[in-house]
Amino acid sequence: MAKHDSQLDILFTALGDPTRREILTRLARGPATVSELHNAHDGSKDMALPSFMGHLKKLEEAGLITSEKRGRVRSCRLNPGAFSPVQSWLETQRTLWSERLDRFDDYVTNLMKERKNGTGPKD
Amino acid sequence: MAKHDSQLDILFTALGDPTRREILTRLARGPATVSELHNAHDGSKDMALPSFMGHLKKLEEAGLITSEKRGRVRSCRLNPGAFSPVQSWLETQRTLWSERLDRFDDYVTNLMKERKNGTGPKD
DNA sequence: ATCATGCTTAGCCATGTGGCTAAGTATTGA
DNA sequence: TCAATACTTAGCCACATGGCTAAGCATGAT
Repeated sequence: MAKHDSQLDILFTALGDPTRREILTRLARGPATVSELHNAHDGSKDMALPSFMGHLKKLEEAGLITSEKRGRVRSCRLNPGAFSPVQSWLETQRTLWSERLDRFDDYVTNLMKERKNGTGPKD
Repeated sequence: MAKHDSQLDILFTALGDPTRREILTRLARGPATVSELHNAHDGSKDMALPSFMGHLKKLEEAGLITSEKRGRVRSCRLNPGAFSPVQSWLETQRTLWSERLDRFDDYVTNLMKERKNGTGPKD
C-alpha cells in the first residue's frame, strides 16, 4: 500500500468543514480581514469569533491560507498552490481507474466461475 | 456566503483518513473483497477488522464505494463518479482565483492608502 | 454434523472536533 | 487619556472519531 501522507490528511480534513470551505471560497476572490470574513459568515450562522478564529487557524496550519497582522487588523489570503497535493491525489485516482478495464460484474462473474472450476482467483 | 453542502462535508471528511484513501486507491485498480483489502492493509498497520470495516462503512456512506455481500464474502468496488462534487468544488476555487487579478500586497497597500485619505475600503 | 472462514455486532477508550462564554491584550481613534 | 475596536486566550461541553477486544452470526468446506 502507498506510503502514509499526513499532509493529505490535514488538507482533506480542513476541507471537510463548511465554514472553512466558505472562507476559502471568499478568499479565492481576494484577501480579506478576519472581521470581514466573520461578518460575512455571521449573516447565516452567527458563530462566536473565537470559534471562527479556530477555523482560520486550521486553514493556516494546513497551509491553505496565510494571515498577517498589521496593528490590530489581521488580513488573510489564499494559497492556491496548497491545493496541489489534493488535485494530484485525485488525478492519481483517475489514472488508476482509467487503466482499469475490468468491471465489477466481470470480477464477480470470474470469481464465481473460477470457484466452480476449483482453480481459485489468480490475483 | 455559499449554501451549505453536507455531501461535500462527508466526501472531504472521508478522504481525510489515510486508511480510507488507501482503500480507494486499491479499489481504483479494481474490485476487491474485504479480506483482500484488510490483508493488504495489515501488511503495514495491523488494524483490527471491525475498525477496518468501520472505514469501509464510512466510504460507502459517502457514496465513494459500493459493497455487495455474496454468501460470506463482501466485495467492494469504487464509484469514481462520486468524486465529481469534490473536483467541481476545486474547479470553482480555481476559477474564482483566476478571476482575481489583485495581489495581497496591493490589497494592503490600498487599504492603508484609503485609510490615510479617509475614504475607507470600497468592498 | 462439525469446524473453518468471513464478516458483524457490541461495548469500551483516549483523543479530537466544533462549538460556546468570559475575560484579556493590543491597537486605534476621538 | 479613555473608549471603541479587533483580535486572543482560557476553560467548558456534547458529540464524534479512530482505534481496541470479545463475542456472535452466517456461510462454506470437509
